Amino acid sequence: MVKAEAALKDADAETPTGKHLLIVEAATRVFLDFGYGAASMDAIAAEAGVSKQTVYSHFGAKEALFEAIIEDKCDQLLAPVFETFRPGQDQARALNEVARRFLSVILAPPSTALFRVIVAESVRFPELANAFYRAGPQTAVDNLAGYLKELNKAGVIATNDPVASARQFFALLRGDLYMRRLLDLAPEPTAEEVAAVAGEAVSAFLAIHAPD
Amino acid sequence: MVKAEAALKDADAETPTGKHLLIVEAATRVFLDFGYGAASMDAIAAEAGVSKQTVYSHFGAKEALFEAIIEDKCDQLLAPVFETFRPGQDQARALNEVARRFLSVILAPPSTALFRVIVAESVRFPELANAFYRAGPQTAVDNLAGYLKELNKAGVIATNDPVASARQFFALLRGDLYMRRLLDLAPEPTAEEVAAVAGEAVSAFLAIHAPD
DNA sequence: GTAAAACTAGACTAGACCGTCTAGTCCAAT
DNA sequence: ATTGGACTAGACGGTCTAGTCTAGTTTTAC
Repeated sequence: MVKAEAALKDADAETPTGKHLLIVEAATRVFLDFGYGAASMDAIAAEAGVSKQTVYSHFGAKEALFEAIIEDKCDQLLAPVFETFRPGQDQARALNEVARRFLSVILAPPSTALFRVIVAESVRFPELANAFYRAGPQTAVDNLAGYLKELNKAGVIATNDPVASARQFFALLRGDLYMRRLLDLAPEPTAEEVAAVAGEAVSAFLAIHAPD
Repeated sequence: MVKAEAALKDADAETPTGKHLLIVEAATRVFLDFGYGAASMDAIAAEAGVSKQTVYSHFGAKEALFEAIIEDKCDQLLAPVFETFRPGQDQARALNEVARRFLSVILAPPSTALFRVIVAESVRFPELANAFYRAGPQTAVDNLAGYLKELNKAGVIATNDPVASARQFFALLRGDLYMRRLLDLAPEPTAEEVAAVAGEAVSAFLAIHAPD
């Protein structure tokens, strides 16, 4: 029996004792809290409750650890925006649902922390910025554009460029509150505040793309 | 005769030989290029062609230098958006002019570099983030809101919350291109590209706020 | 039971950085 | 001429960091 031999040998998978996962979680916390430069490998090892050598056994260097953490977090954070998206009901309600879900994600502390770090290091780590853009904004736009195309065909909205319309939709959502969240000037909003911003953006979007 | 005695004694003014200005300019370049953490005082002194002690004579510490530089740059960069704004002509053209000017500023390398640094350090330097928000987004919104109020009165557009409308206007401008500029994934756009984005945003804004 | 692999704790190297200090130069004003 | 302030070049102390290494311990596989 081969057991979990392949998985154990895989450098990207957890070790039997789960140290790999511990390191990933600790590194995520430290990198997102302090940024790349101010995060020390000693702090990450201590946070993980693991010796520094173990960190270096799993990830060869600080840069590699950072890239692994960030790429991981991109996929993990942006995934729930469109999962279980069933545009079966009323179309205006569906758009509202997407808007609220998107806002809840991008205004939450993990997202703002991630975005701050990626923007700060986008020049030093171009592939990371690219990975974020693809996993985040681009995926969101692509998914919404597909839905908008259907709405257009159904005559609910009018657009001759669903991708541009989707980008506009998300731009409307990244308004003043988002800016203040990025600058750490506003606390995480309540569900009601999120709903209010989402509602305004959706009605503006529908006004722009009214048929006829 | 007192000559320029007062000016010379003023710690914030240039010294007779202009070293102060040299340091400010060098520090701006280094901080915006490398970020707060990665910018070294030795590098700034070398870039200014000045000894390190001179830097410390003019600005007591790295933090003080950073704060002085950033606050300076905020006012300096965001000022030209609304200067010589004469909404005398055709209203749609005036909005277009504001949009193009705003985009040209926020998409240019100095602005993206400044924004990256401020966002990255917003937790460590909250007053700086606040100063940026007031000098940038808030000033822009306030100015535009005043103009929108007039347009509303004149019946050109319809809005019952000029401030919210102004925020929406700028949100429409900070679209996909802005995101890609922040992430350093797109080069500085040409005047034509800027005009295209501005035009789309303005017509969307007018569609949202059409009278009747 | 044993051997290999993973892990720990911490010392260690090599170097970067902040901020201070020293020794000496230059120059304007008295 | 000399005094005082601004400046320079560079050494320096103390701290911090990435990454390596060693020696000993625990875990796992068979």
